[in-house]
Amino acid sequence: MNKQVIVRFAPSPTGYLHIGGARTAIFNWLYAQKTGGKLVLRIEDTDVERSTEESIKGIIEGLKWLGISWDEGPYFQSQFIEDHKAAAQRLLESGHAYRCFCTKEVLEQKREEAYKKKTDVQYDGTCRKLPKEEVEKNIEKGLPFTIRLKVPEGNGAVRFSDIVYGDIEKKYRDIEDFVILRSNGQPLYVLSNAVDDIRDGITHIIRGQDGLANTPKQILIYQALGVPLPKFAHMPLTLDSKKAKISKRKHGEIVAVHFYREHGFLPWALVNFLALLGWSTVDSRQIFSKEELLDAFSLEGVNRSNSVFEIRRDDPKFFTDPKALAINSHYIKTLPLEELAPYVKIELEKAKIWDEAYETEKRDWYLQTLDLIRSRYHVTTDFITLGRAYFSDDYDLDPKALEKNVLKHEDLKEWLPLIAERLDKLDEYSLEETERVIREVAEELTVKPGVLINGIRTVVTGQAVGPGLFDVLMAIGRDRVVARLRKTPILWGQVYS
RNA sequence: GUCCCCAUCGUCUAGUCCGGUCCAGGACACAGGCCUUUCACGCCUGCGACAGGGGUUCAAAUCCCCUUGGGGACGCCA
Repeated sequence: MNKQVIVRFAPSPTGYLHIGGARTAIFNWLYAQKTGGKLVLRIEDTDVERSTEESIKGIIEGLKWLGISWDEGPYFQSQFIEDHKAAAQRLLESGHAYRCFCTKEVLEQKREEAYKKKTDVQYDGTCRKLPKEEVEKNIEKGLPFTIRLKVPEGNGAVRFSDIVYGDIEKKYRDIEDFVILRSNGQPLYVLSNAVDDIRDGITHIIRGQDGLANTPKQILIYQALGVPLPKFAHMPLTLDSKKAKISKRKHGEIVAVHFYREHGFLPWALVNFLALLGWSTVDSRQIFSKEELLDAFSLEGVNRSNSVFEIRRDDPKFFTDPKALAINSHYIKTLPLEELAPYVKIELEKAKIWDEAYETEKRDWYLQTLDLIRSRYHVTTDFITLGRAYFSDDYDLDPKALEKNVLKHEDLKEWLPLIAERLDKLDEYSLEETERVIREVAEELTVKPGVLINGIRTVVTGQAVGPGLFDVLMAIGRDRVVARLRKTPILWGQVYS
């Protein structure tokens, strides 16, 4: 019988959740869900200097927003420091580790020299060779010491098979005797992480490829502690357009999960996009519902080469990775309206133009209107910018549209109010009737219908582009349409004032 | 400098393990067309890649070697 899979997401709370971290969380979550296993959330907050309460909150909110649920935790690494210390003590007693009395300064100096001479920068093992008496003396003198793990000597190597990267081998002599406990008695990440993973019963460590390099060290710790190894699966990294690792420091908000939340992304669209960074199916499918993704996902489908997250920060058309946007807009135009509605509600509320009636007597109108305008939108915020005129009388007219479709035709100053009157008097305000009247007026005035149509669209919606005009007239409704058209002459006034 | 990893269209990728069906497939982006009162959507078409060089083989994107390029790790950070 196979043991239940237990994976973990272990972020350090030193900033917001970024897309790299989110992706790691997503892969862990997918694997847990897929295998009927558990996902443990563990906050690695042992770097007191940089860890913040706010960051912890942000990470948890980010995960929740994405829809990533965990089964255990959040645990906090800082609560288990005694465990880590005890483990170091045990390693010391079992002879798998030793005290190192070398001072920071000396080591720093040696490292610098090594860099200068362009040789290996490994710790030279000075204290490993220290005779027992010497050690005793130093302890008596109260000299501060760190604890280092004794890496086996000889021509052997640490070998393991990474689920993604395959067989990896790292020779013992390429691994230095690394520090596991600081001179102030505090444990280091390599130790804490391994000890926590052991305690939490982690069976699969799924993390970024940047963790690949210290996997041999952690394996050495597992072995020294005499516990069985978990399986490892390293994910390729996400780089920027210049091929540098994505980082909060370098890229700022554009790589933060909350940035996408604030810029009109649907959480599942982001998950879908992120899942495709480094993972794919043999048929290169792009769109996955949650069920489909769980069904299709496997660690074997993860590739080994790093992928580029194509930030288009200053591109007016994209502002971020075009593919991310394409996936988001795909969901905006295809999601069942009932599912889309709540996301648009959030935006309308933020803009203070939400009407409670959209959930009661105006619900049909609300859903129909979303359906009418959504094919042009890429982010949910478009509903309150480009689509604002459908929900509020307080909307701006796009200057370019105004110039091209209204101001250019001086006569519209009289024509549009005239149309307002005709629409107002209509017995039946319908798709057919409004179209009939407007075409009739065009004929009377001997102008092309397009001039009137485009003019009306611009005045009524503030946009040069949009759905078919008569649908627009229905969506906005007679009263608002008439009122807006009557005010047309003001537009000229505004220009000259 | 040392060690580890990677290498297919601009980007995400399929194909690589088990060589032939690949003069390399899909998606995004881009260009053009159809549709149309506008702009989208949708549909159609196009542009566009096996990093380079050596092997092995009847046959290589696929296997081997070298070069080049890229990334990551080398902390008493996590």
